[in-house]
Amino acid sequence: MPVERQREKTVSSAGAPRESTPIETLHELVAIHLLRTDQRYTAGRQAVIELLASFARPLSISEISEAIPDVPRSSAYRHLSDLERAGVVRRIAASDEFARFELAEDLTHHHHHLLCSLCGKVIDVTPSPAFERTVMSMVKELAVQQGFEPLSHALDVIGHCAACQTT
Amino acid sequence: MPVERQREKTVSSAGAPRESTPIETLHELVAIHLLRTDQRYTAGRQAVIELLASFARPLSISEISEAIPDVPRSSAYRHLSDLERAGVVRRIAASDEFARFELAEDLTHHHHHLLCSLCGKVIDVTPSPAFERTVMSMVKELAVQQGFEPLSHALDVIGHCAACQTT
DNA sequence: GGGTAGATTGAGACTGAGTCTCATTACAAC
DNA sequence: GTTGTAATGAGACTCAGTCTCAATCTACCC
Repeated sequence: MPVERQREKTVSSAGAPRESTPIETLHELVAIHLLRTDQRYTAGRQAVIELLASFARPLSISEISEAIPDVPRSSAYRHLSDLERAGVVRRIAASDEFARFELAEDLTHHHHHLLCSLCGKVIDVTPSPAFERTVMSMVKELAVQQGFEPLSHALDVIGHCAACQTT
Repeated sequence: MPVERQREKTVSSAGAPRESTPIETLHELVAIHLLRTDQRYTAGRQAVIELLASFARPLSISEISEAIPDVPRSSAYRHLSDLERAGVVRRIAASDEFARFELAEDLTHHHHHLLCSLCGKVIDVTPSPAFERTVMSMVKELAVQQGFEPLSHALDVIGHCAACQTT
């Protein structure tokens, strides 16, 4: 019996608009970050940022390409890596084979991810400050033992999303 | 000024032998897991398991291929995905573009990862039971709000390893 | 305005991790 | 031994992601 490996590419919507940072402020912040690394905040980059800001979850490159088809794929990749270098975009490796991108936590808020191992969906969740304090102190303790300098952390919960539980 | 993207493939050693499970017991456990999914525990699969068991960190496919060159790459991939399906191997997406593989926690012990954002090295760290209890209860709380069924979790600490701090 | 240097872009070739196919081999059961 | 199924090796293939290069834009200076 051949095993069908999961190759689902479509990520079900659940993309509620983010309300946290107003878009003008966001653009200003990004521009500042780019300036620091001697980069301009061009139309293509703005389009990428605006798209990422409008979704409350990380987007894959296919979703980005579909949403802004006038930005070529190679440019989209370049924008994303430039923006990542400037510290305004974060690349996350999900449970499937596709990289996903989201605004850096500096521009939004610190959060973690729920990864559905069946459909590949990624859901953002915000931890309580108390939880974060605990995590950060423990992370520090773990890291220091290995001479490791911790800069950030990511807590991913793997499981089944609501939609996949019903099917 | 062109930006040199990090394309380091070599992962510095730090592969201390694991002492936890004796290799015979390990093989028996793996065999049982495979039997459950109607698979045999053949020589190629044993070689992969033995290799993963002998390192205290996740291995990339290149490392696996180099270590057991008589197992073709396509077979190695197949073994790994068969073993993953049987629940004895876990695939982890590191901070770089390369998937890495390690024995599932059922066969070793629950642990988390320190990911070096400079060289891509992955270090295993074992959390204290108290820490894990806290994490698990919070994970459950976060997940349940979204109707998400948590099965496991992964805490990755991103930062700079000892070696990269000195260079 | 024109000139210049450097950043940015689009198009498309290229790379390589990972997958798939298919003929062959190994093994279990009868 | 035969038969059916699982496992394997070789290599073609796919496609996410990268790289190159010529063209274009922009800031800045004269």
